[in-house]
Amino acid sequence: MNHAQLRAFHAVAREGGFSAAARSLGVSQPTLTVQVRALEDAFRVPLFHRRGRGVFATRAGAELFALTQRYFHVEREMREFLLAEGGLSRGRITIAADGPFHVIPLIGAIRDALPNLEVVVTIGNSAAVVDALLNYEAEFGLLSEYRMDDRLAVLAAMRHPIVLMMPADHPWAGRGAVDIDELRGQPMILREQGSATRRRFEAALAAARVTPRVVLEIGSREAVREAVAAGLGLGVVQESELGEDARIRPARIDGAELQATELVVCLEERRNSPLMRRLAPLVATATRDQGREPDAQQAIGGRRG
Amino acid sequence: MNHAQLRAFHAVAREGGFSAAARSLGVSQPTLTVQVRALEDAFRVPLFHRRGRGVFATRAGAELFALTQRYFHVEREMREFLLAEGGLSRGRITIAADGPFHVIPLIGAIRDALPNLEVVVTIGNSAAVVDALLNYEAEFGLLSEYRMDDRLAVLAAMRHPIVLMMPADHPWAGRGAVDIDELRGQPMILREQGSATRRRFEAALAAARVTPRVVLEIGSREAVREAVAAGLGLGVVQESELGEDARIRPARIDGAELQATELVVCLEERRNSPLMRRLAPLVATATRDQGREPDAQQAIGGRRG
DNA sequence: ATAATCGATAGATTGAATCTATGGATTTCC
DNA sequence: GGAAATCCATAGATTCAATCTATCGATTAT
Repeated sequence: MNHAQLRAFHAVAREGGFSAAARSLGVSQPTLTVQVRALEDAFRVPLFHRRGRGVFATRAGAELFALTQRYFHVEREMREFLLAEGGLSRGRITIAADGPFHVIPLIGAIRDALPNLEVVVTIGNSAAVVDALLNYEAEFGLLSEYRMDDRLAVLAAMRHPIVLMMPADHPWAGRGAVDIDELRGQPMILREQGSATRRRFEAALAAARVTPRVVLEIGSREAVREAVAAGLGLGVVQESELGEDARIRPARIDGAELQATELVVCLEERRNSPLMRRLAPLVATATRDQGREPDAQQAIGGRRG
Repeated sequence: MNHAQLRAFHAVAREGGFSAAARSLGVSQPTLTVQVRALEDAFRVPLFHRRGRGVFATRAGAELFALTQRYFHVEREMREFLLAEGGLSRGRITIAADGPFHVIPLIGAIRDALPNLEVVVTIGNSAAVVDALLNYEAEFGLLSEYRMDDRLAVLAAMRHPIVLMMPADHPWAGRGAVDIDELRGQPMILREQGSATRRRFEAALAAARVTPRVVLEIGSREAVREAVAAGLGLGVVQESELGEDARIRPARIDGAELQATELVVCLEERRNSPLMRRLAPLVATATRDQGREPDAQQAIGGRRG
């Protein structure tokens, strides 16, 4: 019974299979087969039922899993303690984000304050962010407020204005702002149901008693932008996701509270760890600079100028 | 931070020095120097103050030690769980005993029931037995009842009659039993103060209002036997420690409750572990055969025949 | 003063952890 | 029903890390 064997067993039990565990650990699948087999042979205790595709733990395996969870939990605590104790002068932290945009200033702030700390960012959808946190594969997560999970704790919130996208040749193209009432009857291009930006926008429309004319529903930010550029209609996007596209003109939307809230989160149980205590002020500073109530006109002008 | 480094740190913190820790772990001292140094360097956290001879933990080292204690505690739990789960078909258990005699039947019972289980026995004084249990170096301990410690739990008790030793040419040599009153005025050879056998014997003498004539006080079982064989006087010894010596004749001592109690113990916190649950019946059986109220005449005759 | 003990360092060695390549078995999908 | 995909097991090769021996300087005890 050694560390490699326990790690292999733990990952297989957690992931429900050897191949999935191998991907999770970043090792080859035969490694886990060999290690788990060695553990079972050493004590003559079967730990998994192998039935064709997939495996599941025996009773003994399930009981051992309860112990390995405690074991690796303490191991994480030690690693975090040492990392924080060493002033984060070296080591690695991982941030799981649901998009590439909002995470940039966070990375910048961490790198400025702790130049020798390696920062790894994984981009995925919101479910992947939650999974990464629950599996201890990431210390921090960036999530839309709508995807919040009870097992997570909020460290900071960034509010990003939602702006209108028009084609460059649109009659309103020169205006810095459009009133939400003006959108009545306008052809709109929206993202799929469930998009946080769309939910916010539809709520604002409903509050202003404006019924949109949805001409296209399409599954990604980039697709919305292309459709707007092609003149198919108007779109909405978070300001920070606007990008640099000469075919597109942005405009503030007046008469509505239109802000998407992105949360910086961590696992609830890790909220008070030494590591989080050390990094929380940093995160707060980074999000304060980025997420303050902005002057939309100035922000848009600044981005484009 | 890997397992070897944590093990090295833990041992050094526990033993209070690199050399002592190396002896405890059975590795060379440079191994620990290298591992602890690597751990300190990896996180830039000093863990020990080195001041000439001996070391002591820094604040960070003390906090980490609290974590490594939890860590290795869980590790022991897992090893015990797997060992017990595998029906003890293989593996190793260690018994720490305060003498070579009483442990023999225990080993025999374990080997009969679990032939593939490696049994390691360490012989030391009672303090060494307690230390071995507290440091998790042994699963079981054999102790005189007088050396019992609060942190230990009693699994079984073996009662061994105390018998008289006479030189082969002594007038009583043919007798199977001697009444305790007859010892009045007889020249006696006793072990040192604090010997469990001596304490029992003196209590029995006091109860019978017999004052012995102690002609020699000497520091070991073997020395007492040699002195008796040389005709210097009479001695007392636990029956099971009698040995085979043609120069010596034993006799039961009537008229007194003369039994030494040897305890089979384990660490209190491990009392309900799967391992102990599995081995407890074995220990009980072994000690019942060995430690029942014996017929002294028959027991002595059997041994000598 | 001298011997003993402690921890640090250097260089060599061995073994374990892991990899790639591949096979057999089962499930999924067309 | 058959083909493809996916899963776990096995064999052999490789690399890196854990450990050892030998030795040094420093400190403490005799």
